[in-house]
Amino acid sequence: MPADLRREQILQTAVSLFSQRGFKGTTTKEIAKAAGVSEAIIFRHFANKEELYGAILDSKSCRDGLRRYPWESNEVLQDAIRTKDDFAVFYNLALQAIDNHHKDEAFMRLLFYSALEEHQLAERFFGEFITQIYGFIGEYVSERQADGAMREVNPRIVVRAFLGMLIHHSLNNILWDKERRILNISNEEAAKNFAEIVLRGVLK
Amino acid sequence: MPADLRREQILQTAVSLFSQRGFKGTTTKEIAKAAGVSEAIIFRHFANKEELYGAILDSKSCRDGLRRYPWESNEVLQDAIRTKDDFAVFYNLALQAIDNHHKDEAFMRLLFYSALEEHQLAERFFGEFITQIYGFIGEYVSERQADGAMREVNPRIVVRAFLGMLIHHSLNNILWDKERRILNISNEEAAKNFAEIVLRGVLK
DNA sequence: TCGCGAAGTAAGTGCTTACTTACTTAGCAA
DNA sequence: TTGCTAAGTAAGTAAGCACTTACTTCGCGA
Repeated sequence: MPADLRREQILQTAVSLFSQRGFKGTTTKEIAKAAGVSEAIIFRHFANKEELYGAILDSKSCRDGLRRYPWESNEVLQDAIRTKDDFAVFYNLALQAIDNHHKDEAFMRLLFYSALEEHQLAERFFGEFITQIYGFIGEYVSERQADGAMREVNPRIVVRAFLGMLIHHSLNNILWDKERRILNISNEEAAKNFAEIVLRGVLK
Repeated sequence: MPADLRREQILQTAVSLFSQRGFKGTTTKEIAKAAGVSEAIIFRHFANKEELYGAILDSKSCRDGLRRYPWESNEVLQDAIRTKDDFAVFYNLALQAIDNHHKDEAFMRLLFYSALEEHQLAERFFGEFITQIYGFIGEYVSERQADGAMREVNPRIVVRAFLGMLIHHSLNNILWDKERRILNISNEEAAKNFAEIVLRGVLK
């Protein structure tokens, strides 16, 4: 197998294992076995375990997750923003977020592990991505306040409340309530209800 | 030092270290050093590292956290429930939760670590404590819907939205935004705003 | 004063870990 | 065919890990 493909394959394997057991909990031996190679070739591609962990950040799949914001390449959402259809804006933001979390459980777990371990991975993600999200949604809320459509609340509190619902819901599904015993609803239903609650919460 | 005190001291030290670095990331040597004793005495008090981790659940400080529900020993809250003062109910629930999270950062981190590691600690906490919370707040919402005060939404979705705001806010403060760069508000302000948003979100 | 149990330790033990070395194989241009 | 390079491995090594052993110290009732 050519070097670049093998490198990518090891990275994917590492993401999967690190997300299940954390950095310290995953051994290079396990990664090698799961990737179907000897341990030595891992160290041919990455100087050490730490570098392997760090390389996840720069891997293609992860860059996509970091770079692509919810409002890009989503015409329904962009339309909703242009026409100031508040419900459509919040519904589509919510649905896209919950869908993504659902699709990328491994990446979510990885982010949480790295946040607890205070690793660069989490710091960069929240420094780049989350800050942008607060800026963007906060901006929309400000605009609607200026329009007189929404009451005067600190827009960032609105964003925190909204993201809180979404992320906490996904976290429940991924970590604590995998069997959906406490709450078993579709992503669409969740998005609709969260959008409704936050909107009624801030609309005049 | 007498055995029971030493045991408790080792436990406290372990909570602190496990919460910082996780189970796998903390060595018994480190715990011993932090507790100011030799490694051997840890194993006199606990059969192995796993048992030490498990014993945290049964430790006094943790039992308190598990057993004491927010509506117990909070007369203001009980009054609010009796008089159906919706804002006071949600405000006091929110404030108490955020205050507790703030006070017990180590325990919060420990819970997240153990949730990711799929340890009994997290399973028991969510099985016992969180289920009760959903039952209790959900019950209140149902009651207010029957009164005709709140609109018909799945009460558990309301609870999820509300808890989501609270837990996500605390998580932000503990993990990602320690310097409060994105949002810097007092616990009272947070509780007030979250209570307002969720209430306007569900009141008729 | 003695002896005994509880509290403590220094110095291991064997296993696992991240990482290395010295070697083999496969493909392919000259 | 030859020889070179990239892809791969088996078998290490030193350090670190959870956990043990064999021993010391201390307080206290008889």
